[in-house]
Amino acid sequence: MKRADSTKKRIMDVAESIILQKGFASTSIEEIIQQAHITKGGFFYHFDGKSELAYGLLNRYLSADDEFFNDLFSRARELTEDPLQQMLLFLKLLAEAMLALEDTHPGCLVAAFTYESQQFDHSIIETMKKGTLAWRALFSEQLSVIMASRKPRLAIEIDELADMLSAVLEGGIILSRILTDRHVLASQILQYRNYLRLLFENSIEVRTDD
Amino acid sequence: MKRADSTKKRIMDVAESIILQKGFASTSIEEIIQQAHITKGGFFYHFDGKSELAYGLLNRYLSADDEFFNDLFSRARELTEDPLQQMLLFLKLLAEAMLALEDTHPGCLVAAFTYESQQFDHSIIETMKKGTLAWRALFSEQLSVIMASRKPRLAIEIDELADMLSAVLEGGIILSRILTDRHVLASQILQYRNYLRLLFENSIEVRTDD
DNA sequence: AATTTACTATACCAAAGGTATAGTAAATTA
DNA sequence: TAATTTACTATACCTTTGGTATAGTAAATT
Repeated sequence: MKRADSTKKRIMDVAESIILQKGFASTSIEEIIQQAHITKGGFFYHFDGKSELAYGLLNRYLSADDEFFNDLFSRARELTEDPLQQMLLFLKLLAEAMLALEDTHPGCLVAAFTYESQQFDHSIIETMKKGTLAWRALFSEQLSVIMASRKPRLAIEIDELADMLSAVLEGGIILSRILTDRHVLASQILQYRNYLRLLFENSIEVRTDD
Repeated sequence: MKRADSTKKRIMDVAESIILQKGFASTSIEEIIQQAHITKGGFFYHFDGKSELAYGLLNRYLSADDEFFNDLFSRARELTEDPLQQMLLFLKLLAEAMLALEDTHPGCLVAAFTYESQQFDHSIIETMKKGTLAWRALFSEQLSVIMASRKPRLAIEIDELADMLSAVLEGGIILSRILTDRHVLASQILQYRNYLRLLFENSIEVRTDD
């Protein structure tokens, strides 16, 4: 078990990287094993097939993502007690983290799979759905705490506001990739941050919706 | 030329639909010709290969998209003279249009290609880039007119604010697909609309950034 | 009548996914 | 320390199918 230590991880790292560049369908097992320096037999020892690889990658991605967000939230919560300031700080840290990525281009496995969804089975689709709802829950939770003490200037649905962060991230990634400029992604996160500031910061007057 | 009249369009319609469901790589010519009721030879008469199809689809998509946005802007401009109200109305019409789509699920060809970009040649990537910059230009133009008469409550870059609409659309589409609920997309457009309202509507006081 | 358009019908090849089998060095367990 | 399991390498093979090429043809156009 010593030799293997990192083989499976290396396969997954290589596979994820290639998939984010060219999509799942056109990523061949051949290419994966070449870049991971193993043989086909080695690949099939760790994964029953390509579908199992997809499933494994997706689960690992969602876990890492969840940990990453929670870590940023923890750091933000250490520095301030005000829920709004925590969220604003979280977004600042997030934007900085996106700029500091060592990857050539940012990418989200869930988004990559979304546009190839028909080739995946039900369990993968369900996992993607659960992952997306987990993001919603994570952001909603913090927004709820904010709203417990502050009234937004416009009537909003918490879930929609939470989803907007996911949307801005997914969309920002796409724009960043097309324009080959990760500053686009960072700036979008800060736009969302602005929106929250306008909604919640230093209430001047509560305006009704239309 | 009479027989062909609509064949090429039918091929493209079928292809676009399948590609948005399962991605470009895993969309086989076989499947396209079956659904379009032609033979392989017929397909290659119209397109030199799969790459040419991608190129044709992308250009058609970008043209249609441009026309669609401009049409909505025209309708909005007929109803009000205030640039901000025009933009807010445009977004309302856009959100309604997204709900009224007859497609099973919304999709953007540019986004679909983005996560498979490595398999496309330079000209396609360039076209995607130009298309994205065209969206930025289109939205920036209207935002500039708004800012000519109104000061935003927070300092913002027009291009970033323009990109945010593209990002929200792309991200909203992805979320809608994952959650199989197009209301998510519509609601995200309206969130962006809220952001513009908070930035520009009825200036109460001009706040400085930080 | 000649040519071009818009196809149909066949055939073919390389690539890839997946499976199967034989072998082996290292680690674990008994 | 012997037996077994883990974690692989190395080959080979089968089948599917994506992509391309070529030959032929009916209808429309010139």
